[in-house]
Amino acid sequence: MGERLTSGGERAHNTAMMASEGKAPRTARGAKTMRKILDAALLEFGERGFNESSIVSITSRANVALGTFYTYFDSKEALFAALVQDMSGKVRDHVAPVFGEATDGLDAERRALAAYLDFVAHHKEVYRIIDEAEFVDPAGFRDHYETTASRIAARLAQAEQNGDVAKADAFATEVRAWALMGMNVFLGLRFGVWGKEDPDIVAAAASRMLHDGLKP
Amino acid sequence: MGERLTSGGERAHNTAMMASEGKAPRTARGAKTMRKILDAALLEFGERGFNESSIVSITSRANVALGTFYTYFDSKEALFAALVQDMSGKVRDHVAPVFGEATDGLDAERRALAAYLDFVAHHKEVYRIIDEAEFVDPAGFRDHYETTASRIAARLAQAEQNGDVAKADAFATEVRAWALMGMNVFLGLRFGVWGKEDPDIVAAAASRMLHDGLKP
DNA sequence: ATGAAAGTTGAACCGACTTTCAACTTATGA
DNA sequence: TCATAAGTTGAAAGTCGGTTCAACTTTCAT
Repeated sequence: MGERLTSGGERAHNTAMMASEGKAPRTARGAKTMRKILDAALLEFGERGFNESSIVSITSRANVALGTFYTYFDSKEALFAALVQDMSGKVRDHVAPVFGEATDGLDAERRALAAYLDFVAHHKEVYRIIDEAEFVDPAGFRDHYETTASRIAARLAQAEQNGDVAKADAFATEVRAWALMGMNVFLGLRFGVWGKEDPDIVAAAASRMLHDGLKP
Repeated sequence: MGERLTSGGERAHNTAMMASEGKAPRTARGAKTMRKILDAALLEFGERGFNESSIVSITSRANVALGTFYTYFDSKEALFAALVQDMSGKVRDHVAPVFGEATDGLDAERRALAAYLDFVAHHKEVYRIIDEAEFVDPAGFRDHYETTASRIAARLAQAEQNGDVAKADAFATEVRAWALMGMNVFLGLRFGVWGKEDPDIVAAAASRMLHDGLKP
């Protein structure tokens, strides 16, 4: 048999290693095959959406037999769910580095938005899959946004401590976080997925509004 | 035959009167049947989502025969598209009245958000259908949001004229409009669909942020 | 009254897709 | 070397739901 990949006991969100309960690949060969399926699925779901996508087409793109699919995933839905976790991580990983370069709390959010806009412009499939998760994998969808909102709220709370942003109670901070996130997502749709404006310009405009407010 | 309903020449978005090309009901009896199907579809799609919904189930809820469906709609997708237009109008109609009561441009947006939060809390199906349109009826989805964004942008531009909000060029105004809209939608998801917080409290917190900005 | 347009019915057709499975291949630990 | 676990294969089963259609009913203008 192939070499052991893990010593067992991996976390539920150990992405590509735990697609469906008890179906984790046990050799490097299996892991590679599973990765091929995941990659093909990203393309297929991104292009056609969940409904129009078929397992036949996905396995065909991945150059594996139809039956192989069920070695790693319980169902089409389980595959999608695995992909959602995977993509949620990809977005996070693409945005995370900017926080190191930020001069203050608000600058951090501006950079995060710019990075996000850049990411969705180059990965419309990812945007689409996360959005479609609302219907195909509601738990994964909710998890993604609640986690993201928590991170934003934590950053805002820290920035409040630092005196970078105006003080607010926990509730107002949560409202701010969801407002920021929604703003980012919709600017991503309009100026990343549909349009192709310079991320920095858009982020600058949004950031200015956020910094100074709308009052004259 | 039944009495004539229209003199012809209605617009494409004359909702329930023009579901699929050449399938408009020609009598009051037909209009009623079509309405029953639309109402049943709202429930069905809202509960189960597009994929899990079936025409059999929809016509069954509506108490009409399966075949009747095809008298008014070309397909399941066409039904969904008709519903999207219908719902887009419902949201607009529910929010519109608040603008009369607003004291200024920013107050108008605060009231609009509160009204929207209240609406989605009581009509989760509508929220869900518009979201799912991204995949089932992309054109309708885009139309809904571009129209909504244009309305917001127009209000902002007017408020700028009135000196209620800070001046901005056309591009920044569009960014602001999409940012506002995204904020509203996500606050609707978090505090209307998932949670049940008082719309006025949430809208007040968001409005404060929007008015004064985040700077200390 | 009557005929023709409008509307209604539901069984049956049809194609498509997910999922299963038993045979086969590959890789490796002992 | 060879026994064994892991992985792969693809034909076929089984299911399901959208769509069609020809017969039937209702309504109303004349």
